[in-house]
Amino acid sequence: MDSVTPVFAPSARTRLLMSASRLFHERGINATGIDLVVRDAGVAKASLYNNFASKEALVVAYLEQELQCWVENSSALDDPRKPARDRVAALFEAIARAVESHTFYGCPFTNAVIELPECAAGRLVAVRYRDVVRTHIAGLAGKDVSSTTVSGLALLYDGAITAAKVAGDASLVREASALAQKLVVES
Amino acid sequence: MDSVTPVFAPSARTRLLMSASRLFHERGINATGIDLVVRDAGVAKASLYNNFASKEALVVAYLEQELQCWVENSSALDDPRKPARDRVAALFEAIARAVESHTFYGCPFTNAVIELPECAAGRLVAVRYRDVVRTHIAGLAGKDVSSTTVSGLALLYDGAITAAKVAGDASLVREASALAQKLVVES
DNA sequence: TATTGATTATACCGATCTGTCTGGTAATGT
DNA sequence: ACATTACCAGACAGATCGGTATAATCAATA
Repeated sequence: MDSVTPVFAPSARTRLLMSASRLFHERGINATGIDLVVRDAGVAKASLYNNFASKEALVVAYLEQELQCWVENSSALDDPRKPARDRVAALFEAIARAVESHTFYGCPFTNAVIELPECAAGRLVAVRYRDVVRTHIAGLAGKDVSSTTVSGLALLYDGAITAAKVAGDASLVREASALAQKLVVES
Repeated sequence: MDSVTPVFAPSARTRLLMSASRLFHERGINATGIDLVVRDAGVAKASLYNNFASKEALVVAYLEQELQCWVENSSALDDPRKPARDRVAALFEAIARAVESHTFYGCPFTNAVIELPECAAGRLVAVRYRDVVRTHIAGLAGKDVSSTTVSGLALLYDGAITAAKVAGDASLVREASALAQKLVVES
């Protein structure tokens, strides 16, 4: 048969994860019911529970994927040939642009920690995320910067995300960027 | 009659707000049902809806009260006779101590924005809160500091809160404090 | 061809949520 | 003495939630 084999035929699991990631991130985890995810993915409810033990398991998979995406995106927008100052600035500029295009929904991990109960498994992913961010920032800033400077950059990064989420303020994000750049240069 | 008139007989509304504030803050808004608030306050369900039009109205009242408490507490732990550096440090130290005593549950306003849908009325209170914080910080830092420095302090404050909430890390809060102090001194 | 496993659609279950309603009690004020 | 008001206790309604069960369909494979 010469019927075209679909080049892109994601499995039910993949489609579920794609829908869940978008919906959980944009609308929040608790505000996104299972039925909505299933409908959005164009998948049967049973397929969800064939691939994930529970909604919580889906949430954890979502967070794992977000962590992987953060690493990939952050690496993609990084140019190691540039000076540390520019590399740090690019990290903040990504937030500012997302705010301006109304596609910024906050940090998935911070949001999850706030939304989920204390015992939730997603917390562990959030803690890992913070470690990954710190390591990445340390890499951007160069190996001659102090631990205190890295902390300062990470704190400004968190602060910029909060300002972007709550106030939708891109200019404050850029102020954070400027301060971060100054921190790196003066270190 | 010489029966003792109760010195402290808070009304149903007051008891409701007290319970709601504690429960919403510690457990989150969505995770705290009406029934729990009512039971905790020792109040009838009808009394809740006699005093508040809906749960959302109770949430707004809760946020209004938290805003007032923030102003009072921040003023109480501020000593205007001290140098700006110490006054700023006290603001951060309050977070660090709350983390260490396991009584830190994050910023009620940031948490509310993350938990509630976009159209929620509580968002307006959160925006007002951010303005109040900025004004307060500007007052601590003194009138000769630049707007950029105030932004930096506010960003570090937000970052410290996120670090405290997600990672439960008091030492990172104190690093934020040290950086904030440096920002003020060098301004 | 027959079978197996994955997927679909949908009905259903129990729990929980917000909000309303009823009915009774105690205090207050005219 | 009576009306009003505030309050309590709990049942109830309607919706939504996470999760399960049933039954039909499709695809690949033995």
